[in-house]
Amino acid sequence: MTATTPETQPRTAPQLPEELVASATFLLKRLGFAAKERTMKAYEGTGLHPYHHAILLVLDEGSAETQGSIADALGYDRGQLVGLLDELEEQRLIERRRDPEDRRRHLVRLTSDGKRALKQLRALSKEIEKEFLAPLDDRERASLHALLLRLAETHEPRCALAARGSVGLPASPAGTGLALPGKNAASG
Amino acid sequence: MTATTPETQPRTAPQLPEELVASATFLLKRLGFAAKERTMKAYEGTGLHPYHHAILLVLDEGSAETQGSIADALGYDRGQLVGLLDELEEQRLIERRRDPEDRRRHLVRLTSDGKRALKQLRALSKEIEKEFLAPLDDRERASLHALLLRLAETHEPRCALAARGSVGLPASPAGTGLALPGKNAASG
DNA sequence: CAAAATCGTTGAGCACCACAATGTTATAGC
DNA sequence: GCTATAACATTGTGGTGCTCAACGATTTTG
Repeated sequence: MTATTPETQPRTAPQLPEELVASATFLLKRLGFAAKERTMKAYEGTGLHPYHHAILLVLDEGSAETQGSIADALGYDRGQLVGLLDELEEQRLIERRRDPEDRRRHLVRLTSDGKRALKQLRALSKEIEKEFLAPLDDRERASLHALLLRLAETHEPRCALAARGSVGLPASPAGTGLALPGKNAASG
Repeated sequence: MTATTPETQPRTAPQLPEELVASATFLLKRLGFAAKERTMKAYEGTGLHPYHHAILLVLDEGSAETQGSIADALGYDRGQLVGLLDELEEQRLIERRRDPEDRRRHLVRLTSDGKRALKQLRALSKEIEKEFLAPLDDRERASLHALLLRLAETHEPRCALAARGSVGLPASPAGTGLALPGKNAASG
């Protein structure tokens, strides 16, 4: 550099070491971070965080209704969840009330405002996904998703589709691509 | 659900909403985080952070020698880099000395201890990569890497291989798979 | 009826990262 | 040659996000 800088140095755009770029794990980390950043920026205008979106999705799916089950489903800390639900409640997107059958619990429900908000968030996250995957064509996107899912089944057991209905099967909905529902890119 | 919980509830393993699992962006975020966690845990025993590994790689590659260029190459904050270099210097893995041609700068160099350490770190990260990608066969790993690289070229410009030698070209080194050098999974 | 466990809540602590000073040295303008 | 401006490494500070340990209320267990 000081005196011996050869011509192969694109002084304009510094580059990562080849070994890092050659590592899928490294790319995964960097891209995960980039996706998170991009998503958060996109959510800014909504007054909501991707976390909020994920919570609304769980509620809409009806797979969890108590705070504990929501936290477990998403892998959130229960203490963290409290604040998130507070914010959702402030905006009247959810309702909390005591479970009459077990008065320690809170039953959480989506309000009609919440359902409306969810519809918008779905559109937003669909756009984000579309933009983020723009460099890939439909076929490649399906391929990428399938590969990531395989990894996720191992490293993020919550993704395991053992008892699932019929999502992301071997023969993925590749062709359709953007025709799918709302594909979120929400919570980290 | 309080009373009407159907049998489709795998009360044992809470699951993420389908829409999230169906999103490649979401999986990317989760897997990126999982990879980071896994990597950090693996590095614990070394007394070094993946960040340190990335720095050593840059130095070994010889593409950057001043602190500013190192920071730029990796996308680190310069303030953050100072502490990392301090730690590397404590362990005698690098040397810092003033640039005689520009006494504002520090020239950073790998010591022989640093090269030895780097060799070990390469082996470690190779193992991590192998373990993390275990669910995929060689062909799938190559495919995944190629797809991630395509995304990275857009969302992490530092990965762009415009002026590179011959790494991960369109016709990726797929078949070889594990035959590649040391593939790091280091810094986030 | 007492002890232990569960649930939601609160608060403290910690790591991380971006950002703005500071002191030193080099470059540009006159 | 002298002054003003910019670049470099360093230090310090603030905000953010997350983990973890109490706590009160309630249920379950023995």
